[in-house]
Amino acid sequence: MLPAHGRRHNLSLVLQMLYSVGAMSRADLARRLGMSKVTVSDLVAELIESGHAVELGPSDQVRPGKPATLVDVNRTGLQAIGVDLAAHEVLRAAVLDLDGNILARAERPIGDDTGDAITARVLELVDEIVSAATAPILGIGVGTPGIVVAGGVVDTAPNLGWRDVPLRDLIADATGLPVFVVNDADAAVHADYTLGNGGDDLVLVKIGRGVGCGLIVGGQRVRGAHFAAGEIGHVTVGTDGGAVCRCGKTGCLETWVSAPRLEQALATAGDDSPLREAGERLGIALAPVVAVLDLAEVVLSGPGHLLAGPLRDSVEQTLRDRLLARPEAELTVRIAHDSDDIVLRGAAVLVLWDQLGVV
Amino acid sequence: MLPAHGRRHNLSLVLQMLYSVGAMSRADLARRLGMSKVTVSDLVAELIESGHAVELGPSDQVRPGKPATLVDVNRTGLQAIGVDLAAHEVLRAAVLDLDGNILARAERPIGDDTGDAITARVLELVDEIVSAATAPILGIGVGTPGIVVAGGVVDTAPNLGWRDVPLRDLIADATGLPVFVVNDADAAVHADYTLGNGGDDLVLVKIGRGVGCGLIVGGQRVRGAHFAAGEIGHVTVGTDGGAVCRCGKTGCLETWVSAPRLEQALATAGDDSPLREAGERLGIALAPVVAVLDLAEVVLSGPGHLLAGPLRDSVEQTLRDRLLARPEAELTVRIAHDSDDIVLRGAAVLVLWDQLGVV
DNA sequence: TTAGGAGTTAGTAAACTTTACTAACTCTCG
DNA sequence: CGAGAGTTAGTAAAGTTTACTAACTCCTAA
Repeated sequence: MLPAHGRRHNLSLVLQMLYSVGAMSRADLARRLGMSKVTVSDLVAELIESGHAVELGPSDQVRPGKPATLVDVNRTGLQAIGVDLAAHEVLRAAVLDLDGNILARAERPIGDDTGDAITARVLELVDEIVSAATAPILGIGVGTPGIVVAGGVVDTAPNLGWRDVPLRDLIADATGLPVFVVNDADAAVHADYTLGNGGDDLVLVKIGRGVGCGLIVGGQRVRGAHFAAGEIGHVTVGTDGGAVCRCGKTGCLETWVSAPRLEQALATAGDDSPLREAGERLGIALAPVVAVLDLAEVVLSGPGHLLAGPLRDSVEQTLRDRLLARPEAELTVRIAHDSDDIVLRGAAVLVLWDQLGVV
Repeated sequence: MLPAHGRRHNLSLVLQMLYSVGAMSRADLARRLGMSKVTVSDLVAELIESGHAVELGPSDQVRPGKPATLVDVNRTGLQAIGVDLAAHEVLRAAVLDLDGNILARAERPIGDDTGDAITARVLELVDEIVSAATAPILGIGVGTPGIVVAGGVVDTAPNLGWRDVPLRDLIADATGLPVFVVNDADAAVHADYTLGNGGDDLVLVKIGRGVGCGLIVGGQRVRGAHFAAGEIGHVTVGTDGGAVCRCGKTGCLETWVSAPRLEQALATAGDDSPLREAGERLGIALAPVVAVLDLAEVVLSGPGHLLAGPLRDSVEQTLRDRLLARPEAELTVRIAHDSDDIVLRGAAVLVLWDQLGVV
């Protein structure tokens, strides 16, 4: 690696510190980062020049000596675009600030569209939301259903009728902005990890038309050998059979745990037993994963009325039953915050990570 | 990070390149690493001075220009110690060269020892094997059963009667050498990954008195939130009951898949159905893990007469049955090479990684 | 008025680069 | 067969970049 690589690393350390802790003086930064005041002053100067950081004026803190000048990430002067292609019935996009706050929204109905028609609709949506930005845009993050391989190509997304779509390049060519494309569950887990205070070892299960998950292991997102990490919907659960799945197999997780299937089962059952059974099946499927990875948190994302309550409780109880109890290794099962916008936020977070240097 | 960090990184890049590709000239190193010839020459000089690299004399290659001088990692001039505390009935240690070849061995029987007596026996063993080295020792790697937390402390190892044993410091104090302590399955997966040409996404299941596994995900070893990644033995498998386990639960993986249990079942059954059933149960347990992590390889390590054949075939078939078929995402189920020495080699590999800078 | 902290300037050390050179070889031709 | 041309490896010197320490000015509370 070159000295320039070290420099870039240090620039991103400054941004990470400001992003996570908040505004502080150069001297404070130097102390926290273990660098000299001169070095930090120089790094901050470069970040101010590039527009990634701003001075906020003197500190309110009263103590001896020259008043400190606070600097921060340019929270309001930079924006990111998040795009969610996995929502129910619509394509969604938003302008977000660096804190993940949504400043503007745009939508396009999916209707009966598929394939190229969807692609055209996505580009219209992106054009509209880019126009709505009120500050320089760092980049565009996209959360899509299906499998995304290297180079931002959507390998397969059956729900959108996509095969081998070079989505990153299509959007980058149309906008001239940096573009990052990931699976929607991966976007969601990034949002939880960064904005939802998730720990370094967590799995987020996202329940929509199907069921998928995003994984953070040792503070890193898991991509998988074929970019297909998180594809849990078609794993056979348990050893006592189950319904026939649309994929042709029997007893897939998705036959218990997906939004359409749960709504239908609830309507038919008249009580909440489908939720408890779904939670049990999800717990059975997740137990080896939690054990092998030694995860600390299981996060559920999706319609709150389905996930909160009996389903969540059942996941927790089933994991407790099927794993060896270790008091010092407490496992948390919780509902994600703000599931409706979690993919938008997560897509935007990926932009921040890449453009501000948290990669 | 400081310029010195970059320097250290570059020194380890040179060693990694030599280690993986083999001897080459400074000019060749410069081309492959994208550095200037002057920089590489300087880095190599430092490595030669420290004894980590050696010049091998002129290249045999005939072509115009000044003859190249080949340099390589000091493969025969440096050694590492590997220690295996997870073998059946014995504590084992070896001197290995940088290629993982075993040059000398030592053993101590466990007998009825437990707790502090075992600790004393380990220190005797280490003393003996250190004396057997014929070149400077880079360090000592130890693969132990149980859970190893930060700082090389064995948190729990019931089979050895250990609780909260500061094994790394005990051995380091006794020898004055750098010491690295990991779980035996983690050591095994490192050996497979580095010496066994394993890919970046693999799980190694190690079957001995119990059953545990080591994981490489995205080229990185998985440690877990509580340093307990890989503890798969006490996960409940399936939904149709099973034997009562020594932990008190029912249907734990270990009740099907452990060496003692398999030997006993084979003696009773008179045919190989216990192997096939064990393989099926292991496949059931691993299916969600393989799917969620998108693994490319499942490696089985342990007694060959148990693992090769019906058990392996059953693991493969069960995974095929319970996962969605994706032709482009071929999963390999294979038997590890040299299971008897895999922990010794893996422990030594950790030394190489840490001391020669592959961390 | 003093002490101590924030921030800046000047100069230096380390780690890289580029430029230019020498050393050592192969190939070609008279 | 020997001299000269051409090529590559490796090194010396000079330059650049990125960090540091030393020394200073500025500022304010006590």
